[in-house]
Amino acid sequence: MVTKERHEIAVDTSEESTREKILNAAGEVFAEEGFEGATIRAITERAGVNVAAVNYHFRDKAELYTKVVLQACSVQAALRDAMADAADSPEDRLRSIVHHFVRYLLDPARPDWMRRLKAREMANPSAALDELVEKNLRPLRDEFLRPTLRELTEGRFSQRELGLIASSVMSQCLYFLQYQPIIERLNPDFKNIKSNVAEIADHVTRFSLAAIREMTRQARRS
Amino acid sequence: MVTKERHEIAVDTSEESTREKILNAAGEVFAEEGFEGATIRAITERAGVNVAAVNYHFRDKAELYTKVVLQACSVQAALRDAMADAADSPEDRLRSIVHHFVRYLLDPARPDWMRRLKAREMANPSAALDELVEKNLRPLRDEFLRPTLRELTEGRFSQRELGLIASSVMSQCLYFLQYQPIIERLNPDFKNIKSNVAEIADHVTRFSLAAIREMTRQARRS
DNA sequence: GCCAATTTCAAACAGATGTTTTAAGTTGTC
DNA sequence: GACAACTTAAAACATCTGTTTGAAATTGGC
Repeated sequence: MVTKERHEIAVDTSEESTREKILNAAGEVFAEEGFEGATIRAITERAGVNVAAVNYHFRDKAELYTKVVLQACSVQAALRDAMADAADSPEDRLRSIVHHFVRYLLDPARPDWMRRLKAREMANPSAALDELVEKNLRPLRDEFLRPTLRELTEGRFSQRELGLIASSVMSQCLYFLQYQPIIERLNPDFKNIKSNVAEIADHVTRFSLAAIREMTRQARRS
Repeated sequence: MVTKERHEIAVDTSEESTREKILNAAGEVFAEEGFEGATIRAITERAGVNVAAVNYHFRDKAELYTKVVLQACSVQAALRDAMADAADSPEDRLRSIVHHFVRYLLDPARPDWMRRLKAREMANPSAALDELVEKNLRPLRDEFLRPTLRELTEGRFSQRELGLIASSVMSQCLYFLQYQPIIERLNPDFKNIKSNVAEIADHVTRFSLAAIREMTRQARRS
């Protein structure tokens, strides 16, 4: 029975509302400590608000977590916009998809806790993962990736094989998001991944296009 | 000052020791709840032992966690053995690396909590990740993957480019380990990934070899 | 059977946890 | 300024946390 957004125009101009301070602080703490490990007091202290504020603005800790995860993953609009300027040739379209996907995943403007929260969700899926898959990954694959791949391979592969090829492309993009800590340990010269976004996207495109071209050539021969 | 393995031969025959019961139960609970979320009582109850047993057999909760993570990841010997039967041609060697790596990652005999624990570690690295990288991933890449790739590409790529290619190969293998929950949601026909290990390994090999062949061909031309 | 060492157990400890309560402060409206 | 609605604040709540204690049970060697 609490109306939450009455004077949002007046507040949003200069300073964060208590609710937003909590959401941002909670994102960081949840990403660092996980749901169980994060304490209400750690969150409210980082946000600079009272302990009781969480239970006032959100029903309880669980509702706060859900709200945080949704905020971290509800960016599928950006992907859709990015696909608008897709080129004519399927090669250029694949290049565009990969570039936008990688750039979106590694966008330095996105707080790092979003990446870590996503990684946590994937390791131990909660109900929030379903929404992530259905609203982000499935549209990306079915509406953009799969049609482009079908065109590139001249329809020579089954649905199942096409799914595997799509997985190969997506895996390379996600790798640099998910395995950032490992990559930095393995490649000292990739210390700051985010400054190599273009190079990474270029390589993924090149590697994938090469694989598809050669596989299609082989399929044509047989 | 506690001697832990005095009569291990006598015990290991039929029943688990308390220590092993704790280690196994802790693996599951840590994977499900994370370090902070897992409670000693949840672990000891699942193991069917007393609460104090953890502090008796391990110094504290943190030491138990480290031991569990190491147990889950200390299988680099298996990889080394697998590489022994590597073939002559670099193509067959890459195929062997990929197959063994994928089979090892998706081995149905490995309890699922090991995968989830690894995923957690990668999302939020602790000190245990350093050991995982140095003892498992780096040897795999430097001793097997990189030399094979160098041979396959006829030495036409820089160290940095070779690193990117190695990343592309490893990313595909790790994808099926890490993103299992997503893949199952995205591909209903891959409901049980573990029964498709051979198919997955075949595809990764085929895709990667095709990419490398085509990229090398292009590099030769320019 | 006896002894010492090792292992298990129930109970208790101090501190931290999520949440609630109750009162004080703030804001907009008349 | 007065009133009501909304928001913050400090303190207290019961419960759960990791860990310790001290005694009971078990074990192996003689």
